[in-house]
Amino acid sequence: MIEIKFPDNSLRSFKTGTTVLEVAQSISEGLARNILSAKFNDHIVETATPLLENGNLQLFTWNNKQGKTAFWHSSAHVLAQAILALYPEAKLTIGPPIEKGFYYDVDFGDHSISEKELKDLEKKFLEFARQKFEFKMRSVSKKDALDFYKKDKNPYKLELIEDLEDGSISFCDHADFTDLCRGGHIPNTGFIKAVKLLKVAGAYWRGDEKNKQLTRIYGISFPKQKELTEYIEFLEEAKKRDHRKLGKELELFTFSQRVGQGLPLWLPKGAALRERLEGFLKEAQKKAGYEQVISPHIGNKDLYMTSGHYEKYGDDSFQPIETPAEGETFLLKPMNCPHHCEIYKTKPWSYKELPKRYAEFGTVYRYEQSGELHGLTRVRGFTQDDAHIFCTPDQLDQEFKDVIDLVLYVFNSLGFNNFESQVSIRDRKNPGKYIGDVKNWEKAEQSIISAAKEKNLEFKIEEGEAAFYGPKLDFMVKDAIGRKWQLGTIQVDYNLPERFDLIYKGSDNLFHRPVMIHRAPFGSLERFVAILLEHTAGNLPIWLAPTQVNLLCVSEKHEKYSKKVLNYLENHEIRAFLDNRNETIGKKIREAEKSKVPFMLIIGEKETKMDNVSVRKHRVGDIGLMGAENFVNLIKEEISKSISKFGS
RNA sequence: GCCGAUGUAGCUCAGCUGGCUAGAGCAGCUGAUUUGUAAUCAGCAGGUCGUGGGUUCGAGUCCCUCCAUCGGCUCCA
Repeated sequence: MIEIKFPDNSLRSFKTGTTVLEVAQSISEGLARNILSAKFNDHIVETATPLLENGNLQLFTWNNKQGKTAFWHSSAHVLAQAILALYPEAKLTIGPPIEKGFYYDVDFGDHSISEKELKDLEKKFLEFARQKFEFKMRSVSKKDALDFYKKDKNPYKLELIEDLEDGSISFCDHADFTDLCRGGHIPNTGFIKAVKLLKVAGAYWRGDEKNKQLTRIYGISFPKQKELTEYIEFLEEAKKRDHRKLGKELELFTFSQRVGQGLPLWLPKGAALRERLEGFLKEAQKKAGYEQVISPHIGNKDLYMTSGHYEKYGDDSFQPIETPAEGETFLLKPMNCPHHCEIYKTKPWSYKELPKRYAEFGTVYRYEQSGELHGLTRVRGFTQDDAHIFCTPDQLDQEFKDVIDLVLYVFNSLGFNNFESQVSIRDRKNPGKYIGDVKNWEKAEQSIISAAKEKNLEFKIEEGEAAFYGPKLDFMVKDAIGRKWQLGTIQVDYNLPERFDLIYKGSDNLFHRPVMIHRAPFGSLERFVAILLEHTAGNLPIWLAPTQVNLLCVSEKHEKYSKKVLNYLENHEIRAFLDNRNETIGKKIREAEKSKVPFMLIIGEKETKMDNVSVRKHRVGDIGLMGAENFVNLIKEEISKSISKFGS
């Protein structure tokens, strides 16, 4: 007999060799029908795995993350089976489950798969799935494993097996299909009732662009057809929230081929939105002791030689700007920090004057690879809400924590509650990627981790994600379809103060090196606006809305009174617009709703006579008749509710 | 940059296997209408079919080049 402990801490005995599925059956038939995978003593096991010792057992269904992982992992096997059935010459490589679905990377040789062929693969997939093939794991020796794939002439699997330890290698069989596999499957293929192969993409073998490019087929599968339908609907809905679509519809920004790829043009409404965001942050920064500075868009090459940016970015950036003077070279600035270092250097500083906090909405230019460009989230010219804090080593912890507060204030004010934070540290195995000495890196990494802990952030640590000059704390937010984007960032830097020979006079009357913090709560205005649009589906908080009130007059006769109301609103600093076109009231309402204006005032015969306005709220409808004064109070309250003040 | 897809009027899209002067709705302009909570009616105008080249009697449609856009290229049996 063995003792099995369940997550609720209950303990039950079973006969040695009882399978996971039998354990589930002993709990309930329903559970047994739905169980997909399990974890036994911290190892993922199959439902058919016999339990041979005492231990902790967790059962997973579709409702658990682990259940989905097993489901999609198994789906990747079926996809591979379907691929080989239709393309016997294809060489399989890897096929893992991902956050939403799974993929398989395949070498199709000279054949290139088009998206049309995915339909045939889907058909084959379902044909196999319906046959309820069981997934069976078996251990193989390294030699047998190698022989199997030598016969198969698959260099990729051979490479994978070469890196594995003999004794730890296993295969998974279902039907007549075999794959190198670590395990973690659903009981049989019959659980997969619906599949959609979403797209084909190129992906390099082992993620290295020096390697051969493989064809990656992405898919997602579900235990019920209905869930697939819902997923496809979700994707359709998400398309409506796409900031590129909303930007066009709401006339916020555009792109022009003639201006160039990745170079956004801000339209009047978009520019006004940006200004409002800038004003909001400037106000908070002023309270937090920042000073605004302004620096030019280009800088002498020497500046970037000193900072180290030239060395790092030289080839991958916009190419140098030559002048008529012999040997004089400028660069478009890829970052604001070197300029701010020079601002710091204009005069000698005493420790009593630190920290200095220089802020600038600084526009920078980076030559991103053309395939990387994406709406406003990845562009070649963008404006950072940048600031650099120069402080003494003693002040670093407090300054860093204050910056975290500022970033959290920005995120909370704009409703980004589902952000992830990430501490990015250097890749210890690849020191050549970074500038500066190891001791300083150690110090900086420790400061960040302790500050994040003290601020109770739930963060994860990512090795190798640091900036080349220092480690950082990043705040990531997802877009409408779940892609993660880095917004806010805070970085500790001991290197630039060194390179620029920045100093201050300490209380000991000796010169010391300040520490620098780079920080940008928005990250960039472009990306921030993009994510804000996707989060709000274009229904911006009222303090940011380009137009807050549309006045809609029913006919020409009411224009005079409407203008009086408009004037009244404008005197109260409300952004109002009068729609006095010769159109029906129905049409004016429809258009105001479509352009997502928070409030509409309908002004006709009744209102003119009674000196009132009829208020209609966006997405809500008619909320009644009131005097203009009452309306101003109402909207002012809504506006002040929609924004919070820093430090209060 | 690489893989795959897409590119027709300001916007959203139709145009079958190549065949008469390339269509529609919305937006625009003109006129009528003076309107009550998500589209009033009529008329007009608007396109070198992304670019350059090729195949063909004939190309929006087929082939190649370039440009731009979209989805991937991080998730490692």
